[in-house]
Amino acid sequence: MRSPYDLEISETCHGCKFCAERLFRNLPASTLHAFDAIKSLSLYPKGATLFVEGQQPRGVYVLCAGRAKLTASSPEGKTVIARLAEPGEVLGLSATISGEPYQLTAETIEPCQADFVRRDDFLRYLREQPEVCLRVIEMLSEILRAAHTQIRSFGKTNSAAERLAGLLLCWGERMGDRTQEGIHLKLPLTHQEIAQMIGASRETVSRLLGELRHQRIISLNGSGLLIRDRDALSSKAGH
Amino acid sequence: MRSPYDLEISETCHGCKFCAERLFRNLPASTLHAFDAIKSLSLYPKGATLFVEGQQPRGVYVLCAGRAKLTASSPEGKTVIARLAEPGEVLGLSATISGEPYQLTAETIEPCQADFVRRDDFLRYLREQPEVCLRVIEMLSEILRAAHTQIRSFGKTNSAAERLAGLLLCWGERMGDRTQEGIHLKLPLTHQEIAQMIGASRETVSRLLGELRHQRIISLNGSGLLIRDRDALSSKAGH
DNA sequence: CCTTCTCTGTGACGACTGTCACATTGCAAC
DNA sequence: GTTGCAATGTGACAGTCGTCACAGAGAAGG
Repeated sequence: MRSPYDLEISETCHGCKFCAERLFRNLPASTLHAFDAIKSLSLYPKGATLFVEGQQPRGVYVLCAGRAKLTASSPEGKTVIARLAEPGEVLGLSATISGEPYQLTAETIEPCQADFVRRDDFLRYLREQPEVCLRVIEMLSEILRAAHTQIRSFGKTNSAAERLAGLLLCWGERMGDRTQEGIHLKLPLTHQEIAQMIGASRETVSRLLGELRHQRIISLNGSGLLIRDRDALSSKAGH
Repeated sequence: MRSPYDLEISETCHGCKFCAERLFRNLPASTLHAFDAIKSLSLYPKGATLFVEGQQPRGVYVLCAGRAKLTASSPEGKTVIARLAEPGEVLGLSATISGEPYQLTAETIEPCQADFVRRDDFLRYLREQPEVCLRVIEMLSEILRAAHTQIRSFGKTNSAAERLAGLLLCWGERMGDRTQEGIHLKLPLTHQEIAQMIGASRETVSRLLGELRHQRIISLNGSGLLIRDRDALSSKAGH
């Protein structure tokens, strides 16, 4: 298999297309240069922890490549996955801005490349670059919308089956390949982790996936998933 | 009873202490004047709808007085309350910024006074007032943190009893009066609505409140609630 | 190939809680 | 007061889903 560090490395975010599309969309080169001056680039293997819930905020991580999961745990060890972060996202934003402790834990689920920016540097950067503020506002809005979507789906009276169907559809949109057979995608998480995303137990996820397979709505082989009947899945999701 | 319009009216947000503390904290008078030029003040009775989920975003509402609930409904009529908004909050922010439809419905639960700002005016205002951008970023962060708290509490495996206890504690903090008997507060929502906040049925909320009363952890008369044993409530909430 | 660990599939069982049904209370308008 | 409607209290019952227990399946490293 690929080494954990087997990634293309781009030394500046000039060459990082995801950052260019999000944090720096339509911004002048000077803004990027100012960013280069305060960021430090790091590589992380799969399973690395960027920051932990409850820590004082050191700063933000701009995810350039790879994906991470953002989780919250209760004292008794119950864990919820708030969302998956994709390349281009800024992690630790709300803690860094408010100065409150990180509220979530960020852990890579793939080999990742991320820029770290210290809190005081980042706050100064925002004050000096009003244009970036607008981008940050847009990104926060987007994250907030995703959070609301999740809250809505939890609005009980929604069954675990509905939430799972909704999640698979969402993944199909975000990272699926459409073919004539259906939508192919690779499950980025284990059943255990999927359970933590939809507020269910691992066993329930296994059973629900098995059920969808028997109904020929999906096929599974290993972590490969094929959505054969998008409409059926959609109706299960209650949309 | 009070008339729905029985509110003190301040014609500008110079005199609105909540806005002054949040959106305009530490900002020069010129910034406030620019805001006055684009806002329009309105009064709303209890039960008024500011905007509805799915509508194209017209702009933001800055809540000056009174509280509102923000809800999301599924096609089948199941409703979730995402949060309660207090004076000083800006409603409709994420939709106005992203240009996507309002994701939530805002409905007053008390007589309210709110400033409306049209979308294009608001976006221009943000571009011209970098300081306000920082305030908006802070407010979005705060809302996002609240959303994450809610997502965490839904991380199933949490029972309805835990979520209710957590909600009552939260309300005790935010709007309770501490006395020697305990923490007094007025329930801002009906059982039905509380149920929609914690993802449970109305009957479950009634039963759980009854149970807490029998255990002498709380007392109820009408919509008045007294938290007699904060610690017991806290342990029920799993904190 | 063998070992070990994690991940996945499945059965049994019980608790929580949603739903339905109805009684009761409270409040507001007339 | 009284009429009407919304909000609340409570019982019965069924379904979902969490938990426990264990078996098989894969993957990684020797």
